[in-house]
Amino acid sequence: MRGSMNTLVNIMTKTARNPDRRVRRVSRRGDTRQDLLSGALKLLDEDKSLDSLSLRELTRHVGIVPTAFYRHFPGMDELGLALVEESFRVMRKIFADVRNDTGSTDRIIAGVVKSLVTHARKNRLHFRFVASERYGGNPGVREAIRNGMRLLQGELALELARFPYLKEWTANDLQMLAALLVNSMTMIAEEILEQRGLDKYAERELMEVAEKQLRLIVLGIPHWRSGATG
Amino acid sequence: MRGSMNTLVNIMTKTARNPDRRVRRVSRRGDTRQDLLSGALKLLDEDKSLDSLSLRELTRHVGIVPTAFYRHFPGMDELGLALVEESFRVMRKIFADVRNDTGSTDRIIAGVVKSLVTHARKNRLHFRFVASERYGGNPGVREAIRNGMRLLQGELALELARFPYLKEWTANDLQMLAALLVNSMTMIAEEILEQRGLDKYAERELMEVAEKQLRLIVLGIPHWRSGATG
DNA sequence: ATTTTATGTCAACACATGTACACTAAATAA
DNA sequence: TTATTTAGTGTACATGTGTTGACATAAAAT
Repeated sequence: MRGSMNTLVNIMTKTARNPDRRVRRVSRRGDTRQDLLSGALKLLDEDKSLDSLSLRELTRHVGIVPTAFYRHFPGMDELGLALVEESFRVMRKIFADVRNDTGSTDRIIAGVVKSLVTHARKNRLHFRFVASERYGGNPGVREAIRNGMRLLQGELALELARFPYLKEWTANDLQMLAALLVNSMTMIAEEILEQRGLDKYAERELMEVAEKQLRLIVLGIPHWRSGATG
Repeated sequence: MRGSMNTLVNIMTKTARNPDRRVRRVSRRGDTRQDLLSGALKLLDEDKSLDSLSLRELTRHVGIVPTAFYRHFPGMDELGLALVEESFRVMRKIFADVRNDTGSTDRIIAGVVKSLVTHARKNRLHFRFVASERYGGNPGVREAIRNGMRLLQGELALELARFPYLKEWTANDLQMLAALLVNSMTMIAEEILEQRGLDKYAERELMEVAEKQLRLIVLGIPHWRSGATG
């Protein structure tokens, strides 16, 4: 019932409008949503936090008009949640390399740290976003990040269960270990990404400290429980 | 506009009697500067980050007119730095209890965790501020926090040097250990403070995980280096 | 070919923000 | 006492903000 009427209106307005002030619209084929996400990440990397990033600034940076934002997200909060999801989708790949790594404990640890650094540098913006919003302003985003971390931790716990020394550990203790490792690795990543200028020497030093820390933690594993009451 | 004689007398008496003495003046309506700092902490605890907290909102909350803010700080950035300083002045007291603690390793660890939780709860706002701004928006604040953490870490390293097993550790390794412990404790504190509703059971559980993690780290200490090359 | 949907534009709004300027009153120094 | 410094108030303004509503058009569906 509205078909013919719409047609009529369309034709009328089309013919009525003056064509000399035509605005050429660039075809965006649906990648604007991704542009918004990426643009936000980039802006957040500079010196802003999520709730100080304005909708207008973001759309300005992306190259669309403010109101067009609402075609893709109900508001900035939802953009934040989408960013969290995207970030963790990226981060879950960190442990993929670890799975296939074999050899001495030290080799594995070195591999983990290297993989961590590589992934962190490759997905710098996502890592930085999670780091800065983890305890930052937006409560919803905070909780989403907390959930994501719990997920990572659970996956690592599953991986850990395959190691000889950890075979007989309780699920609780495995989670505890995984949490400790995830936290440490998080700190390492944040530390490394904080350095804007990529001083290779300083980075190598940070990595060595990281390896030492992980090694120290692992050193305690064989003596867990048995020496815990000393 | 006044007579040059008065100015001359002023200068003469000042230079003659107390050129360097700082005069303390009591503000008219209480310590507004402190009110600004405390008010900012309180507002930041809710759901904001430093750079999304507006000068007007803060002054509104404190009960002064916006422009009066500039009587106390050149801008919000400087307020942020003052907050960092105040926060770390408070946090430095955490390890004070630890110093006097003696007994088994487990006792000490339990004491540390309890002290940490107690201090964190007591100075909730300061801890939350540091947590959320550590990797947050403002670069200056971020760097100030980084420095503060390094300071804490150094102090802990000094304390650690007194323990038997650590006597012969290198300074570097002690710093590494201190960093690992400070990071872990930071995570613990943030985890606990994140819980708004003070569920005593959940808190106890978090504390036990924390104790386990610290114990695991400590377990590795006697085997450091000796088992590191495996 | 025609209609629909997705995605963009423009104009307007009511309001918040940082800060400059001029002024005032209280506390302190002289 | 008087003068000066400190810390507050009120006005004003240019600029930035989120969001509504009406309209436009490219691409996809019919």
